[in-house]
Amino acid sequence: MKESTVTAYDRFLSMNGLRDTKQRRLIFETFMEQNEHLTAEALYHILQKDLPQIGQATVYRTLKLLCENGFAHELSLHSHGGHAQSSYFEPTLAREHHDHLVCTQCGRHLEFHNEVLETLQEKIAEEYSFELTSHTHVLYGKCKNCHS
Amino acid sequence: MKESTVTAYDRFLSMNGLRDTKQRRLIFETFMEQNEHLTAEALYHILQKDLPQIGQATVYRTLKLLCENGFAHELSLHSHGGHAQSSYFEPTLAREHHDHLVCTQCGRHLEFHNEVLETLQEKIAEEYSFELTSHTHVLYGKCKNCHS
DNA sequence: ATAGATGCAAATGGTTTGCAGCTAT
DNA sequence: ATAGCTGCAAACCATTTGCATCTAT
Repeated sequence: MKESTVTAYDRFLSMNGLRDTKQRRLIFETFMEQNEHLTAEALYHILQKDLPQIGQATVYRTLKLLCENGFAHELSLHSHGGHAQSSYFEPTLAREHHDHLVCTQCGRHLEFHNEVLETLQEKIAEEYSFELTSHTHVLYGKCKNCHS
Repeated sequence: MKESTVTAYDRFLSMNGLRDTKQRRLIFETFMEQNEHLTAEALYHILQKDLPQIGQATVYRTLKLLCENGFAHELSLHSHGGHAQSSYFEPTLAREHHDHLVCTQCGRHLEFHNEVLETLQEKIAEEYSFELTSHTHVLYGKCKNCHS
């Protein structure tokens, strides 16, 4: 049974002694109900529908706080060799852990999860005496539709 | 037996009908003899010792060409949650394929390689009908020295 | 001769920051 | 009352690009 969003928000605030503001609450709630990872800018546009005067800086600041407190993950899914692109963010609560497949042609994103792989990573970290906190694993290639 | 650097350079040129210039040659040779991944700026500083008037743009342009032709890999090793950081580049020839462990505290980078993991990735890609071309796999955590 | 390469400086674009005013406590 | 937040605009910084000049072919 997942923790209710209200409780999670309270926990988020109290973890850092943050104040409860309408911007912060709206960002938290809106972000947490996303099923797909999204960019800070995409989130900003969604938020504007509810609170037109909200600022991008507030969105970035809040996302950063969410990441630092384990409520969000930041992803770099840009195909290397391309130009700078924005990070994606995804809520960690209410979502199983997963990694990504990215099509370098059409940009499509798929998620995958593999337990063997997860275990293997832990073994590798252990081998190097690393205390593993997170990982980035992205497979690049051409998706079904793009390789003729 | 590895291909000699001269031959590789010629191949690099002819693959794209590029001209042989002293900047291009110097960048290619200097980059190819690096054992560690490095940033475009770090490479630029090394190059300046041999060719003080070389421009950053030329370094970036050449690295991009190297990436597009499989002579270099671009890596994003920045610990998420931090600010924008530069990409790292590493030569692909004369180096075995490997992935990275990054210490989020001291920034130390270690390399690892695991065959089971490589095979597993191919299986996953196949499962999703992806034609795999590359991957990014970075494990973040605290290294031996940093976790008390 | 001429298409391509270079270096410079300016532009880009995602993200961060300084600051003056606003608001939760 | 006051420390924390917000929105704005300016600053940042890695990377890219336009352009006039130079150079390999």
